[in-house]
Amino acid sequence: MDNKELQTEQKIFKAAAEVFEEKGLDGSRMQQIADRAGINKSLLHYYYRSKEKLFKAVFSLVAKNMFKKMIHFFSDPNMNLEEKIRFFYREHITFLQKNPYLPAFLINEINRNPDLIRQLFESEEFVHARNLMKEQYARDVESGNFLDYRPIHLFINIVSMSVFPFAARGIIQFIMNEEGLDFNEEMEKRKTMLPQFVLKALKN
Amino acid sequence: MDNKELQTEQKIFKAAAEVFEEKGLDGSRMQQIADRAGINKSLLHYYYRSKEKLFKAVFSLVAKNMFKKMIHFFSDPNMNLEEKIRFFYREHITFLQKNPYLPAFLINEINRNPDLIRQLFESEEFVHARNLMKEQYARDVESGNFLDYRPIHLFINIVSMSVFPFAARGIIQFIMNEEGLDFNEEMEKRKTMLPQFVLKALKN
DNA sequence: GTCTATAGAAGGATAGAC
DNA sequence: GTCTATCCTTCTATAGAC
Repeated sequence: MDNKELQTEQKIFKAAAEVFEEKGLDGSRMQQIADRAGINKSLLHYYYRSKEKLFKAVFSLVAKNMFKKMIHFFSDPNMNLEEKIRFFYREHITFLQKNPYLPAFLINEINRNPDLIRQLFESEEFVHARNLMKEQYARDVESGNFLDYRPIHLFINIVSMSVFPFAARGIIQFIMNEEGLDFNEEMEKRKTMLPQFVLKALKN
Repeated sequence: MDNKELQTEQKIFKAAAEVFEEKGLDGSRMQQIADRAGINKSLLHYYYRSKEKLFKAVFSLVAKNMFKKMIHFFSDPNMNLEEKIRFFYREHITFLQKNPYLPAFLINEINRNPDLIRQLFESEEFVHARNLMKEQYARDVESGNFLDYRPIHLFINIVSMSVFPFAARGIIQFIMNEEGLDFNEEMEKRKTMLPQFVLKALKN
């Protein structure tokens, strides 16, 4: 496990992540990953044994990165829901701007192989964050601050509006270009527009 | 072009649509399509020449079906925006319940091959419907009925919340099952909840 | 129009030299 | 640890019989 080994293994991992995210499991070729890593095809097998194992290594790390951020500040007891919503959109859209292929990649691979999701969502942290959010929302409904849309639906609504335009980027970008709009600029605007939209819908 | 030919061609088309929607272009196999159609593999080539041609035939029809419905009543001059929003969610979610694989399929294939979208969105009808909606929204903003979120963002928000849970069904369904909820039941609820949510956000 | 058989290419994986 | 060469399987596509 000297320096060289780590370096090569990481080069492979990085190249694989890029290719898999862009082309998906089925559309990716070991040759292309090797090319992008600047090494030989058989080295992929030396380090990861098979395409499937390489894919799973990439998937689980990449997916964890995606959800880790969300969970972290959702669990923060010092922010109220309104602050969390503002914070979420700002942080999450910034993350998506840096990782534009991630949403479509995760959505797809999980749809095709539902087993992939289990390892992710069965963590303590995740269950904890979820329960905390549900309680917090219930209190705001109880006190009459917020309308009751049910936690699961509020969650879907909030996440949909930030993730969907990235997941369906091909379609959204095309429509925007026809209108003379720039995709990234518009996503920038959504960081402040979406909290307004959601909070207007929520407030009693 | 007798009856038998039409029948076989249609059987192939239907089988191809099912397989492509479920597995995507890269994940689909000509053998599997032939099996599902109950015919021989070489007949696929007899009718459609190549996998690519078969795919494009399926894609363009299936995609048109998806957008045709939307365009149709968006262009209706006898409904106000509020009615259109209610109508849209009821009709569109019903359509998605019958075609659960469609959103992820379209999103993906267009992301991978942006050329696919051009043929779709360059129709007269589409441009017409879009302009009509923009004018209608502008009038409602002008008269002080609705807040101004910009047409493109309002459009994205509305569509996101109905399409996303179907596109990301693998993830959403998993979370719902953990909560003891049934996916289809919850989508049923969204037909009435989403208009409420959006109109609450919109109304001045 | 439909089938069987097979060509031809490509991809994943392994053997073996260095 | 990294490379070249190659095996084996799978997939698209075509030839040719009926």
